[in-house]
Amino acid sequence: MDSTQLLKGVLDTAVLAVLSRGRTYGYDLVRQLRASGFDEVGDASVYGTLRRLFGGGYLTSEVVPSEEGPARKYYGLNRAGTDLLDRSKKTWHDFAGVMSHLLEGEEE
Amino acid sequence: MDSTQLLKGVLDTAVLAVLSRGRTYGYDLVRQLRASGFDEVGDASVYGTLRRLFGGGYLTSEVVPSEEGPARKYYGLNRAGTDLLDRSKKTWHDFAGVMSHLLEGEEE
DNA sequence: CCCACTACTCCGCATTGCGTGGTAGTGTGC
DNA sequence: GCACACTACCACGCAATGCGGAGTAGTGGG
Repeated sequence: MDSTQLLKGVLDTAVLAVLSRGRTYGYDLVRQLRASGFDEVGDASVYGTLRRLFGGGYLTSEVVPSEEGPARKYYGLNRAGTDLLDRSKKTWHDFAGVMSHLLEGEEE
Repeated sequence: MDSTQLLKGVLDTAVLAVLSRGRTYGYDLVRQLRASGFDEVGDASVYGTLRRLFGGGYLTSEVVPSEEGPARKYYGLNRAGTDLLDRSKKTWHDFAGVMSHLLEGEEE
């Protein structure tokens, strides 16, 4: 099954949600997302999303050298990011409500 | 709020769901979708989706002349369409589950 | 005759996730 | 010391798909 298109517009929200649990860097974020059920997210998609969100002013960013590999770019939510997450949650909720109503409304 | 991207990959399912309530034509489908909560679906998107689904062999199609305007192209689900709807429902359900878990999991 | 409403179609654009491949840094095994 | 693996990030081009705008028709009203 191809849930690729479902991710569109939702990956942002998912990334924000993971970041609301605490700052992390891209590579780890990918792992967390995959562990959460988004089994097949491409890493490039996540990095792209992070760059877009950061560019939009929703994230803080800090490069931290690591002793077990290349430097990590830690991202965190700022006020705008938290607000965006709240709004996205609401949008998602409404949208999901419409969908489930449509999908199950005619069967009971 | 821009739920445009959320629609991606879901409009197919929504169209199939509406069609499972009975055959209709594009123009009416747009009205039903808008009434269901997809307030701002573009008509071109719906027509495009119908063409894609029909091209994929999921729909039946029949042109019926109308006395109050141009001819209507009625679409209905065939076996493949019903199957696709079932699968799409499942995919959506799983996906929605992952999302709600992610969005609300850290708060309780 | 112009306009409004119904009904469908085509074209080009924007967004965004993905695949591929590339650059680095560290550590392991031979 | 070289190949390889793992971590970590990025760039490029592609594909899917929703949208806006414009176009074609048919019917009927002022």
